[in-house]
Amino acid sequence: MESEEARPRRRQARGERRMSEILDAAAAVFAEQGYEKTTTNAIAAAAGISPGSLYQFFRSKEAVAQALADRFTAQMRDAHGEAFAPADLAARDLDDLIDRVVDPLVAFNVANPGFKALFARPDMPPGLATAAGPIQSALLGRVEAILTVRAPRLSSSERTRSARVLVQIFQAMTPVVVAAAEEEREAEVRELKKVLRGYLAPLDG
Amino acid sequence: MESEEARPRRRQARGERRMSEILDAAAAVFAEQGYEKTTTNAIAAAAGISPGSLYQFFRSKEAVAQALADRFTAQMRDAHGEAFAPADLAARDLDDLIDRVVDPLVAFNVANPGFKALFARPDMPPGLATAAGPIQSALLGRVEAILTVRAPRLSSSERTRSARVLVQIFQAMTPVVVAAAEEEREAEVRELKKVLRGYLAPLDG
DNA sequence: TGAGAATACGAGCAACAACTCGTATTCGCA
DNA sequence: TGCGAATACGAGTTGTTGCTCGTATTCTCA
Repeated sequence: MESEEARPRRRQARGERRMSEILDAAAAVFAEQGYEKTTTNAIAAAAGISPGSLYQFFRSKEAVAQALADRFTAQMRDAHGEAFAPADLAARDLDDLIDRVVDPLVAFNVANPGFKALFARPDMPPGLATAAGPIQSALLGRVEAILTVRAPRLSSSERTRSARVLVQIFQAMTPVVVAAAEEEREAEVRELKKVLRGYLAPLDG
Repeated sequence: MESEEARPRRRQARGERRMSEILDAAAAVFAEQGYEKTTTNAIAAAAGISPGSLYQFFRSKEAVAQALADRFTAQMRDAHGEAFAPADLAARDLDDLIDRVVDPLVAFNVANPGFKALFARPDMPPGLATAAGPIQSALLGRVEAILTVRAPRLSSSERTRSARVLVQIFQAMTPVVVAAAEEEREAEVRELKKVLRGYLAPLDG
């Protein structure tokens, strides 16, 4: 069989820039329309180029989404790093812990509204779920690690399940936070934290 | 302008049955493929009829979805009735209250896996969100009513927000419950209840 | 029982989306 | 400065989808 990334074709700086512009445009259109409804022509138009030019850089619509997913994944990894960076995280006060984990993740989602549009929607090719897999696992792993310290009485499977629930809560409420008007956002974040706290408190200590 | 439901055309019993069969098929296909990806021909095939016959009963793909939404709405109304029926709901023990509200709603969603596929997906025509609107408002209203009794100290706007959060939690976790294997489902429901309880407890009393 | 309405069919139409291709322009570099 | 590669174009090809239409069959009821 052939390699997937057979010959990544030599590119000029101009081309790299174009690719980035196309991904910017794609993020915006995907965010607004969803994956299925966005046309490659619409992405090209938003990027200010012709349909043919888009295919100079990406083999297919899915390839565009894939590249965008990769880019988001990298940024998300940074956001996770920041969120889980403090070494003494697990030893902190519960409210403080939640603040320090949630705030950077919320900030990332607010800054990248296209992210959820790509990953949280059920209407995309399975390949993209695959792309989101590693980052999702990493997030779960980090939460589990914290639970291992904060809730030592949980069995391994309970811990896994609880981590999943926590991540699920976060992901369910994030769209509302992102969509909220500037002046409402803080209140929404407070609710999100209340929910996490309410679930975590009984497990804690 | 013409009326939307101009002449609802006289139907034979056979026709009524066909319509119902088409909706059954549509529910199955929508549930599996999502709204955008399901083709009207696929619905017709699943119903064992020709594409033309489908259009004898429904003017468009959206009309099929609309009719299906109406049918779900009616069933959902019943489920809500059951969930919120006991007159002394608001006066019960918190765990008991949660059980009595959550269990029937979960049962409904498990019995109708197509429901979420239609309403919880972001890829459908705005008309359907409209169809879901009344039932959603009713649910929010019921939850608010309970909060009025259980958490009298909340301001009106806080109450509204809290109700929204509760409904949101439920809707976010329901897909996991529905998708879970039979033997895992109870555990998932327990987690759902834990989350609700954790959020409600501080508001209570 | 027979006429008209309802139901059923399925090939095919119009619209649209992903993608191609021949050609023209711009860039990197010797 | 000039040549090959990269970039850019956009009309057109191919395939699919929602939906139509002419026609055939079945049902209802006087």
